[in-house]
Amino acid sequence: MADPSSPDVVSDLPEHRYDAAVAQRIEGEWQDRWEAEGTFHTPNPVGPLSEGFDAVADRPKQYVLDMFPYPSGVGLHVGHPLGFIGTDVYARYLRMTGHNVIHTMGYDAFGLPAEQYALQTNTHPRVTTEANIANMRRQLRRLGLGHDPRRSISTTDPAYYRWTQWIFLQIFGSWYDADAQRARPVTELEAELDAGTRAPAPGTNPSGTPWPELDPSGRRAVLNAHRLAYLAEVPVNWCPGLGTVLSNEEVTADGRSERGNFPVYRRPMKQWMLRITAYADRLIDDLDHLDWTDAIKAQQRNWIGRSTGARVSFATPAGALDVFTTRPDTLFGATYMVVAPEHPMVPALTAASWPDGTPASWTAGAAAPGAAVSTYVTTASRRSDLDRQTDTKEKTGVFTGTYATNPANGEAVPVFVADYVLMGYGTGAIMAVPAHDHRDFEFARSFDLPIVEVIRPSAAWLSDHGAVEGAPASTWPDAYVGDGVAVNSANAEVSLDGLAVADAKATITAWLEAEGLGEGTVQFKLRDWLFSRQRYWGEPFPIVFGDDGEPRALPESALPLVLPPMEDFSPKTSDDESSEPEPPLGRVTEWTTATIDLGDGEGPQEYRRETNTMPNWAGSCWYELRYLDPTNTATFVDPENERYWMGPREPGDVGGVDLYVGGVEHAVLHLLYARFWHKVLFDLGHVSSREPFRRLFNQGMIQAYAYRDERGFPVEAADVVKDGDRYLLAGTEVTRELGKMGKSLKNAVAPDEMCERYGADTLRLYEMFGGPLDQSRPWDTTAVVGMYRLLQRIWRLFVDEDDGTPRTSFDEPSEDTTRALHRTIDAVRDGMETLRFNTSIARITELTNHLTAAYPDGGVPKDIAEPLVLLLAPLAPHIAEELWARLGHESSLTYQDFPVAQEDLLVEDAVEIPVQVNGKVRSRIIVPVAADAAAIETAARDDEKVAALLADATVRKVIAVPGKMVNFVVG
RNA sequence: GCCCGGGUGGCGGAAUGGCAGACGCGGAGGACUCAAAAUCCUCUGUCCGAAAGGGCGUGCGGGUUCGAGUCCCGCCCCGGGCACCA
Repeated sequence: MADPSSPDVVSDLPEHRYDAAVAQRIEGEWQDRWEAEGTFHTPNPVGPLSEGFDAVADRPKQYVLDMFPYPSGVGLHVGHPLGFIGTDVYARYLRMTGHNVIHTMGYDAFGLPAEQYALQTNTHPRVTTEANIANMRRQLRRLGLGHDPRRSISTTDPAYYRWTQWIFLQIFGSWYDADAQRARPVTELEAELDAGTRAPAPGTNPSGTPWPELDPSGRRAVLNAHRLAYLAEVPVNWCPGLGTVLSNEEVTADGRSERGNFPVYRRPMKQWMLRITAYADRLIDDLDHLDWTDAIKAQQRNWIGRSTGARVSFATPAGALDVFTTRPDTLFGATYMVVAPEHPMVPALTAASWPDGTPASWTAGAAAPGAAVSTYVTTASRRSDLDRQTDTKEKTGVFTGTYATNPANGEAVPVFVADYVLMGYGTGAIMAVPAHDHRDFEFARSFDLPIVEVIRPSAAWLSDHGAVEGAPASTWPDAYVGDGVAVNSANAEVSLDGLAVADAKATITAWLEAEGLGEGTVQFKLRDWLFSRQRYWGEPFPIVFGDDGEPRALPESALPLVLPPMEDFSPKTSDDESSEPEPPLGRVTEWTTATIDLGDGEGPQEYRRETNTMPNWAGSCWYELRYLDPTNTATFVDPENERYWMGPREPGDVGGVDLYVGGVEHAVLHLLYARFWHKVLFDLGHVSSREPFRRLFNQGMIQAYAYRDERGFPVEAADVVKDGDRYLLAGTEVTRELGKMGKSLKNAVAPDEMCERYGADTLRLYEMFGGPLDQSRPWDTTAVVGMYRLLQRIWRLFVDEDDGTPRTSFDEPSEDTTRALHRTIDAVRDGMETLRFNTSIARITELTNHLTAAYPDGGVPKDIAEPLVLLLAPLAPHIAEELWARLGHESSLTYQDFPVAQEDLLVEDAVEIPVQVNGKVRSRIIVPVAADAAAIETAARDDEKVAALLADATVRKVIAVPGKMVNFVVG
């Protein structure tokens, strides 16, 4: 393709044609002017940014937000700004429809990617991060995005992370009051403990010493164990390849790090945890109030994984063995039990010798249970999580030699150790009901255990599975997990027989509770959030440790706790699973200890600093709040500003950002964490909104063709040429595939390149025209020219290409053209409201084509030209501003009223409608729009073609829909 | 296995249950030009036909309806998420 911006091609083109050079000149000029005039400055109700608020106070507000980017070293490719352009078009439309719109952009610059880039380039991350942000700002500015530049933040700025640390201290300073269903300050807990109105929560006071008798250190330990941010020795995801631990959300399904794809190992370590599990119910329940896609809601629900069931206690010689089950109704069918290899009761459950009659297959060939169990447990511990998850075909396990008692029917049931039961979920032990659980069925088959039917399968299931009605469950080909009526489920006190599953669950749970054998419970898959990282480039924790080893909060006056400069900030990575994490900050010896007065009455003391840093997610958990009040030094956001921009609209409303646009990849990471932080801030009274993001929209991904040579290596996509059906690189055929745009597939296209070849407005239109914003689509550089041509045609309607003089007129537009304009206005608005900008662009194209045909020699009336420019403005703002100025307007069109369609002009006098015979279109007739059913039927019968078709047929029925169609049913 | 999306021309995509394929790319032809580029105009789902016209067409099979891309039932395929979660 020819490069229209190259001089030898341009030479004999009309001087004033809209080409890349003209576009870039216009774009630069308008970007400068917007900046100089502060066009996109948005006033706040109060505080430093409140100037000008009175003028817009009566307008409705809108908060339009993008997921802010990582400032990566390679800069943006054209896939990145898809969502940014979408929100910009929408925000510009909202400004033109009378809204006070807040829209800005920040940078999520802490964390692994930034640190890894710094390591690669052997430069301090502060330096690379700032350079990358500057480059990205330049790239985004070039796209003409209407951001309020005063509100931009970077998470790495001490003025920003000062408040990240402050929020952490709020979390550290809180505990979850399960009765009140909300977080409360720990000071209130302490007061209640002192007053004796509350006892320490279970598990928070291991010594068992009553609160009044505890020494200060013991009391501190009890309080610390209640906090929403706490240190705990728990199995964590240790990633030696990155030299840090990771959260569950950062580990992929196959047990590797999401960043870098390094192996991850489960190991107990003492780390910071955030008690997100306290919010599990609310995080699920409040999804109902959010305008998010079902897909994202489903992913969050799935990740939180709420299961309702019962805890049931089985008596064993080693004491009570508790299990969690979602099917307490099948308790009578529990014919054996399984504990996870890591279960703490395994040693106690292991008998001294095999009971008489133990089948050989249960013993793994060992002479005694002790040998069999220890061999099995050792083997299981060596198997990686990956093995245990993928190897689901063959169930393994050994008998412990111990029998438990089924509390429902008093039967002795053998207890097995098997790795298909996971220590990390429920109690790490299960009651096995082989007749009604696929896994238990499989295990029972392997070990020849009894399979007892306690739910009667449906007849359909029996016949589908070739099972005979009334035959024993042991002859079934598989477990029956469906609904049905309970059978074989009665003892002297309770009978489930005849009850449906739901009723049986309720009945047996009530009985278990009455007998003290169990209780109804809710179980979650969600674990607490592992919050510390052994990396340099993150927020330092505002925490110090005293001699007792218990953490203490730094006073607010010590914030920000600035990240100390380091020459060598590299993490200690390893490929050794047994290596120990070593936070880089631990090497800054002059920083790790400090004498501080914590304001707790102890006076200045020497303390040891926490040397871990926060994960990169910390900064993104609250940035939407900081945009509201970015320069406030007294608080993280003034409550009045928060209430104005994000507060509930009516009682019961959850509040939040009006539109949040970003990629689907954050479904369970950022979006879950940010909701959690927001809810803590809500509980503590710092924000009025219960949820951060009222409406979420996931933009699609721009994919790109990638090409590989015969060895399978990607080749520079830009150098490949098409030859018929083949793709050639320097004459050699290469294969084509569609993939993610990026460096690794050598198929990235930079927005700068598109701006140079066509201008930013063309790029914006092309990105918006490809399809609905939520759809992924391939990038096709050759198709960009379509939008370029559109802008050239529009330009030509206004500007003489040869001498640059205006071409519009003051003529009265024809009725035809006026109607076309109003139909366009109506359709463009619809596309804007529904974020289907592709249809808006199509309608603008149609109007342009109409005007080109109607006014071939120029002279488009101003009454048409002006609305056309305004319709185009949100999509292609630079050319629209330029044409608006050339039409004689002095100020920016940013706050001009968006055109409104006149209803009466949308209705045509006459319409062409199809006439069908038996549902097939046979003719078309033109009828007055107001014609009733009888009139259009008559008109249809008068049509020649229709009359011929009806001539020798019997009309059985006529459907005539005024303004739509006529259908004759003949037969 | 379970849970979400999604299947419409060569491609991206349009269509409140009422004219399938708007708009754009690509392709074919033409105008302008010494020539080309750029620009503009015409055509472009598919099959039969010289044409007029007609048949067939929204992943597959049924159904509801005067009428289905759209609603219902059962499948197939593609993409994403979760996955021995009791």
